[in-house]
Amino acid sequence: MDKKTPRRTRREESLSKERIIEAAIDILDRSGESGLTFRALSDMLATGPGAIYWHIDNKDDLLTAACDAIVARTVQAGASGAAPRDAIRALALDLFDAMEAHPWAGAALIRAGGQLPVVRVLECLGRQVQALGVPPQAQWLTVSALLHFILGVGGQNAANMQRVCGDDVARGDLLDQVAAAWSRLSPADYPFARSMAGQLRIHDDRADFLAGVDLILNGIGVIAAQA
Amino acid sequence: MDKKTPRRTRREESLSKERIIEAAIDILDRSGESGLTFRALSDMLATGPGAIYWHIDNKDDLLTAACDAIVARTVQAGASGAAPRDAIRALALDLFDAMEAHPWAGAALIRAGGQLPVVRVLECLGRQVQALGVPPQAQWLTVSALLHFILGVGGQNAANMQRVCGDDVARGDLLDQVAAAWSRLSPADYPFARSMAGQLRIHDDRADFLAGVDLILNGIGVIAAQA
DNA sequence: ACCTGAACACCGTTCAAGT
DNA sequence: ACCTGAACACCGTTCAAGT
Repeated sequence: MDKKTPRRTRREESLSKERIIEAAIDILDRSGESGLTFRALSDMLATGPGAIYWHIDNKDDLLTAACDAIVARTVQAGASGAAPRDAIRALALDLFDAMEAHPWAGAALIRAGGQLPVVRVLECLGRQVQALGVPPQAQWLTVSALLHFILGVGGQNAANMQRVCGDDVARGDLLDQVAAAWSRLSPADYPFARSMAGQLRIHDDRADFLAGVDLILNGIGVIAAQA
Repeated sequence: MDKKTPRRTRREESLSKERIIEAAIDILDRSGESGLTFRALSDMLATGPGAIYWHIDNKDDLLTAACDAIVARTVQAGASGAAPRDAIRALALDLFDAMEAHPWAGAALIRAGGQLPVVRVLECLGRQVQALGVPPQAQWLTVSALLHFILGVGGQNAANMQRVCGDDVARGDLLDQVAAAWSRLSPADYPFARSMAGQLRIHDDRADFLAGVDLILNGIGVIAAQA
C-alpha cells in the first residue's frame, strides 16, 4: 500500500459520478483512506479538484458512495435460495471478505449510519430473519444486533489494517506485537488478557467472526423457540 | 456543540500528559472530534502547539489516551460482586452510557485496536465469561463477540452523534429524516427496511443494545450447556 | 528538561473564469 | 451544463531557538 499512482489515464469519456467512484475505490484499495485526496483523485482523472465537486457533494459523500458500490456488489452476488440460517451466515461471510479486500470500507460503513449501504445489508438480513420465524416485535432487535456485530468487526479490522499500512510491519507482526504487549501486562490486574495472548497469535479472524454470528443466531433460536 | 472555547485558563502548574488529556476530553465533549485541534488544545492550555509534542507522540495517541481515561473510569466504577450474567449486562450498559456521554469515544475505541482501553474491557468481560462457566476453548470467542458488538454499537452511535453535531438538526430530527428516507425506498426492493421505518422512529437505543447483549448471552448459554 | 512559535507540507472546499 | 485551477482557511507536525 501507499504506492504512488503512476498512471494518469488520459480522459476519453467525460466525468461522471460512476467514473469518480471507480477511481476513488482504486485509490482507496491501493493507498488506504489517507491516500484518497481530491488532488490525487483529480490527478488520476486528469482534471482539476474543483471538477469533482460538480458530481459529488463532499468527501463523506464520496466515501459513502464508494462503500455503497462495494456493498451492492456483495449482497447482489450472494443472492441465493439457501435456508435462512445458512443465508445469513453466507451473507455475513461475504461481507467479511469484502471488508477484508477493501479495508477502508469497514470504517466507512460504520460512519454511513442509516444510509444506503447499511440499508442494503439491513434489508438482506431482515428478510432472512423473517424467514427464520422470529416474531415481528423481535425482528428489529435481532437484525440490528447482527448488523451491529458485523459492522463492529468490519470497523475493527479496518482499524487494524490501517495500522498495518501506516507502520511498515506485516499483519502477522502486528499480531505478534500486540500479543507480546499483552504478555507484558501486570499478572495481578490482567490475568485474563495475559492468558489470551497465545490464542491471539494463532487465532483465525474469519472463523471467530463466523462463530460470533452463530452465537447471535443461537440466541435468536432461543427467542424464536419462546414464541 | 461546536461552541468556541472562551476560557483560556492561565497556567499555574506545568504541562503534563494528564493535564493535556483532561483538556482534550473537555474539548472533545464540547466540540466533537473535529474540534480537537493542536491549536485549540494549546490555546486552552496557554502554550504553543509544539509543547504538546513533548508529552504526546501524535494525535492518535492523544485520542487513545483520552479514550482510555474514559474507559478506565467506567470499568473501575462498575466493579461489583454481582452474578456473572448481571455483571456483563451492567458493564455493557455502563460502557453504552459512557459512549453516549462522550460520543467521540466510541469511534476512538474502535480505532484503538489491541491497545490499553480495549484490553481493559476485554479483561472485565473475560473474567465474567470465565465465571459463567464457558469452557476455556470457547472463552476467546465469546469475549470477542461481546467486545465486537459493544464497540460496534459505540462506533455507530458516535457516527450518528457526529452527524447531529455537523448539521444543525436535533437527534430526534435525524431519526425522523432517516425514517422518512426509508419510507421512500422502493417497495419492491426494500420491503423489510420500509416496514422498519416506524420502529426506527420510536425505538430505544439503550434497550435495543441491552437486548443485543442478551441475545449473545443466550447464545453463550447454549455453548455453556453443551459443555 | 521543557517550552515557544514560526514554518512546512499538506488538506477539503470555493469560486471567478472559461468552454 | 460542465470544467479549470488558483486561492482560502485550515490542519498535524517539526525544529531552531530560547529558558
